[in-house]
Amino acid sequence: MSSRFIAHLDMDAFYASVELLRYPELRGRPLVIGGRRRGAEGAAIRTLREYSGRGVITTATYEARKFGVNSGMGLMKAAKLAPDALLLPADFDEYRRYSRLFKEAVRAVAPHVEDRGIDEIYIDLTALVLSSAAEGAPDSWARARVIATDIQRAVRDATGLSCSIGITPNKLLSKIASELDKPGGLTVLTEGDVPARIWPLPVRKVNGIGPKANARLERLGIRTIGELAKADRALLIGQFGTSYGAWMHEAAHGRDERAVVTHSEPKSISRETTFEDDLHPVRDRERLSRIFTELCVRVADDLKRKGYLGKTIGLKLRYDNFKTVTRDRTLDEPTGDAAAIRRAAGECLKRVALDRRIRLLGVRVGALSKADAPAFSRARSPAAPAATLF
DNA sequence: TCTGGGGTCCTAGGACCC
DNA sequence: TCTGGGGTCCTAGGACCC
Repeated sequence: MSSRFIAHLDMDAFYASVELLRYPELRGRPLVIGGRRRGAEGAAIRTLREYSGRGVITTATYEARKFGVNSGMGLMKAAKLAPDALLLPADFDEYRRYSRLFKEAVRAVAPHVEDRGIDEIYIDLTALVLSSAAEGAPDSWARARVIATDIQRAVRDATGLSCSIGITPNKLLSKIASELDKPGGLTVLTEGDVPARIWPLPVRKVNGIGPKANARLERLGIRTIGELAKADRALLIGQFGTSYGAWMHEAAHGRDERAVVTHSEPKSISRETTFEDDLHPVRDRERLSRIFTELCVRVADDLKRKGYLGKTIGLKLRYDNFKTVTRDRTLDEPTGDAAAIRRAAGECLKRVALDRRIRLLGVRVGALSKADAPAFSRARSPAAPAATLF
């Protein structure tokens, strides 16, 4: 494959930065987003010290990160590290609004965009770079840099927010590169930069190597991406399996052929909730039942709003010891009906042990099909009408 | 003081069919 | 009486990501 110009764009401390547009007076102070919205006093800005209850940090500003807090950390633990950091509950509707704004702004400059969630995207700049090179740009990597600067300006003009961009020949390297100079950075790497810029980094920086694989690699004496690249391929395959082991080795060498995918259909839609206090399956039966039904109604609303039906109904349950179990059941016909979802999920519930307190309850609908798809294309039911042209 | 909510992908065994 | 291989669907769990 001829060389590509792939960008990864990552919004800087996205949720917190959106909040700072609303509360500019908080700029420069350590700020953390997370936890539940409170009732009447919801608007009051509190410090971490005042918080009690379950919840994790979704975003911390760079000022807050200096105290050692970061996304994913429990709020009670974060409060020990940074008791005076300010805490705001997440406002996802607002973040989604800004997400649409920044993505529109990027697409106006470079249309080949892959969505990777609310605050990041991949962009294939190859066509843009090559067409401008024909106009006489001397160095295509320099031209890619110019386009990225245009994108950063467009995002700032549309939202007031900053982002970091990495540009390399593939998604894997760009994802790493965008992180190298945050916030507001622009990092361009070619294959030749891999030994100097990528190999010294910890393996955990590779998208796809998580905490489990990291710990196992560490036990093998492999800490950096360079050590992973030098590791015996057969050893990695023996340890991690043919597929994952071989992939790891390729990744460590900076090799990745995945395309930038501009459109994809959802595979499942779900709703789940963690209770403020663990609930007892018998004593809190009525409350659990009410929450259960509510989750089904919300999933049904989501399906309807997005225009999907689903055939596989799933239940998720997390016990007080954090052990999680799932059950699912595939129906004969896809449904979007809350009562039908509730019935199927209720059957799933009969197949799990209810012998300890419950921390989380969730409902999922998978095997999705478009709600407006003609019945005969998804149902093999003999009742489905035959297609007639006239 | 433990650990949110929304997803995707992979693996692996068993059923069932040809 | 013992022995096939391939393909697809279903289910459960787990790793990982944002």
